[in-house]
Amino acid sequence: MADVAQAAGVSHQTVSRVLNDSPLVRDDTRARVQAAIATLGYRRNNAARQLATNRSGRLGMVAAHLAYHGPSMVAVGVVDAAHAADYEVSLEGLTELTPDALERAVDRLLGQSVEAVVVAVAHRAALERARALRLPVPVVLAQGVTEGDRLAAGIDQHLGARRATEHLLDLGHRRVALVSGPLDWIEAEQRRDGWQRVHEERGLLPGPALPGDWSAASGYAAGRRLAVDREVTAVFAANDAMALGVLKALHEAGRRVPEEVSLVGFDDEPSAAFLWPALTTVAQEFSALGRTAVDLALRALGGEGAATAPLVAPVLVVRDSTAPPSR
Amino acid sequence: MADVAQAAGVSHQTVSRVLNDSPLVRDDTRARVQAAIATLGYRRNNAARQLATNRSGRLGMVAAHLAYHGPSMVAVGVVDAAHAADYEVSLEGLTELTPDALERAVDRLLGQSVEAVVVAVAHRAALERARALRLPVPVVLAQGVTEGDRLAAGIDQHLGARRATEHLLDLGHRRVALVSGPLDWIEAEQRRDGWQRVHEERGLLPGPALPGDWSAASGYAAGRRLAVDREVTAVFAANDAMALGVLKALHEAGRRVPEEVSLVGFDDEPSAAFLWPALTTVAQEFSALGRTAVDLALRALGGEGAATAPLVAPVLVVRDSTAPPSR
DNA sequence: GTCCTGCCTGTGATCGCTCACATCGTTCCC
DNA sequence: GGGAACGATGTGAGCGATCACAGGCAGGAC
Repeated sequence: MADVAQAAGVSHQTVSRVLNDSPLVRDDTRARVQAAIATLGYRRNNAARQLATNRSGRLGMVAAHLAYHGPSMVAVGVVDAAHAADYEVSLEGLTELTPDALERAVDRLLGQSVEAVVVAVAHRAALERARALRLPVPVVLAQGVTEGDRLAAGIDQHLGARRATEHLLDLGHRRVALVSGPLDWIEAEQRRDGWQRVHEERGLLPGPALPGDWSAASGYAAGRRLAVDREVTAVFAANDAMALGVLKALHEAGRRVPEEVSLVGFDDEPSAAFLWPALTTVAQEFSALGRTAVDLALRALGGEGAATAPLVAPVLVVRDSTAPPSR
Repeated sequence: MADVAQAAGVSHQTVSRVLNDSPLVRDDTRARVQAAIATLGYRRNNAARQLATNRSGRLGMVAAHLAYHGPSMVAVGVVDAAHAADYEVSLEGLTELTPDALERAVDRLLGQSVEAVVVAVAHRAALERARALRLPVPVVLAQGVTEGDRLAAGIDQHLGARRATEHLLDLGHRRVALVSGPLDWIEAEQRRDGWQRVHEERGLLPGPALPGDWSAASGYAAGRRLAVDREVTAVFAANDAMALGVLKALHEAGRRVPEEVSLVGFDDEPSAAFLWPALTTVAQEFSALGRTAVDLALRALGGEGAATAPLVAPVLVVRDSTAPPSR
C-alpha cells in the first residue's frame, strides 16, 4: 500500500480512502491512485484489514446432507445472497449427524471468525443443540423451524404435506399411505403431521405408514411392502428419492402408476419431471430460503435484533403419477 | 493473548509457543497456559496470525454445476482432504460458464488470499483460460485433464466410455447410439471419442449420435428421436441424467428396456440403481479425485514443483438396463 | 570455581491496514 | 477582510499474532 501511495504521490490514508469508496477524495486524486493500483497490480491484504476493522466479512453455514438436492440448493441461495452483500461464505458439511459433529463444525467456523452462522440441519437432537448454542455471533436457523421462530427461515412443511394429501383425497382416494422420513428429523415429522391432520379433518383413517430414511433404497423397501396390499391406491412419499424407490417397487410388482396406485413425492428435484410417469410432487423454493436466512443474519448484524420471517408456502406440482382411483 | 499470558504468569511468546505446539516449553508451563486458555475461553485471532505468518491456511476451489452429482462430490473430497491437512476451503460455484465468470471467481478467491486453487471445470473455453492463468499461487486442474498433465487430477473418461461401449457390443449389439454431452465440454468430447474408437477398432459404424446438454430434458428429447428408429438396440448416454430422460422417452414409446433397447449411463448417481430398470452405468470415484487434487496442491506448496497424478480408471457397473439384442 | 552448552523463556520489532485526529486550503458569509 | 465552515489530505497509533534475537538457569567438563 505504501508503494501505491508513493507512486500516486499521496499518503497511505488516501489510498485507503479510495479503496473504501470514501467520498472525501477528489476525482483526479482518485484516478491517480487507481492508476497506480492497476500498474502495480496491488491487491489489499485482507488479514490486515480484518485485524484493523475487527470484521471478517464472512458468514458460516452448517448443512447436513449436502449431497442431497434440498440442502445444496439452500447453500446456493446463501452463497448468492452473501456475495450480493459483499460477504464470503464458509460452508461446513456435516457427514454424521451428532450434536458433537455440529459443535465441531461451529467451532471450525468460529475459528474462521465468521460474523454470523446459518444452520440448516433439521435433525431434532442436533437442532436442539443448535438452539441452545450461546455463540458470540448471531445464529440463524434455516430448517426445522416453526411459524414465529426468531432468527429463523423456513418452508411450511406441514402445509406442503397437506397439499399433497388433499390432492390425493380430492381425486377420490379413500386414504393415503405414507413413506415417511426418519422421524427424528423435524421436517419428516412435520410432513407426517400434515398428512395425518388432513385425514383427521375428513374423518378418515390414515393409510399404512412406513418409515424411510430419505434414501431411494428405503423407499424401495417400503414400496415392496405397499405393493402387495391391494387396498393401497395412493402413496405419499416424504421426498422424491424415496418416491423413486417406491415407483420401482410398484413397477416390479406389476402395479401400474397412476392407474392402480397414485404417488406423490416432495422436493421437486430436477429429475422428478423425467421419471416414468412424471412425478407429482411438492416444490420448495430452497434458494429463496437461503436468501432469507442471509437477510435475517445481516439484519441481526446491523443491530436490528432477532427478526422474524414468515414461513414460505410450498407449491404442489401435479404431473402424471396421480389420478383418480380406478373404481 | 496478553490476558492469557498474564493469567498463566508467562510471556505472550510462551503462549504463542504453546498454541503452536512448540517442543521448547516445559510440561508444567504448557499445562498452566492451557488452563488459562480454557478458563478465559481464549481463541486465537486468525487475522493477526495470517498477517504475521503470511499464510492463510485456505485453499480455493472453483466448480461448475455444483448442483450436479459429480462436481459436488468432488467438492466434498476436496473439503475433506483439506480439513485433514488443517486447511479451510473456499468454494466458488460458477453459475454461468464464461471465461469471464471463471476469472471473477478466481479473483474472489485471491481476495481471500487462498494459497492454492483447485479448478474443476471441464468446459473447453473456460478451462483453456484457466490453463493460461498466471496466478501467484499453484493452480490444480481436476477435470478435463489428459494423461501426463502437470498439476492435474482426473478420471479417464475415454476409458469409461470404452468400457460402456464394449459392454454393449460384447452383448451382441451391432452398433451403439450416443447421446453426448455438450461437445464444448472436454469430458463430453472424451466420452464421445471413447465410444467412437471402440467402433473403429471393431470395424463398425458408430450408431446415430445426438447432442445433449447433460440435462434430463435433453436426454428425453434425444430419446424420442431414438425411439422411433427400430435399428437402434443400444444407447450410451454420456451421463445418468440424460439416461433418465432417454429411459422415459423409450417407455412412452412402448419400447422395452432392456428387451428391445439396452441403455448405459455415466456417473453412477445414487438414484441410478433405483431407476426402472436399474441403470447400468460407469462409476467414477469423485471424492478420491478431490483428495488427489488437494494432495497435488499441497505438494506444490511444499515446494515439490508441479507433480503428476495418474488418471483414475472408472468402473462399469452392470445392472438391469442392458441385455443381448432380442434377435 | 569457571566456562560452555543446552534447554527454556522473555523482549521488541514487524506484518498491512484502518481509525481518530491534526492540518491545510478554499469558499462563503456578514 | 476576518473568521467560520467545510472539503481534501496527511500523521501516528494500534489491531493481535509471529519472528529474530537476547537472555537466564541448569548441568557437565576441566
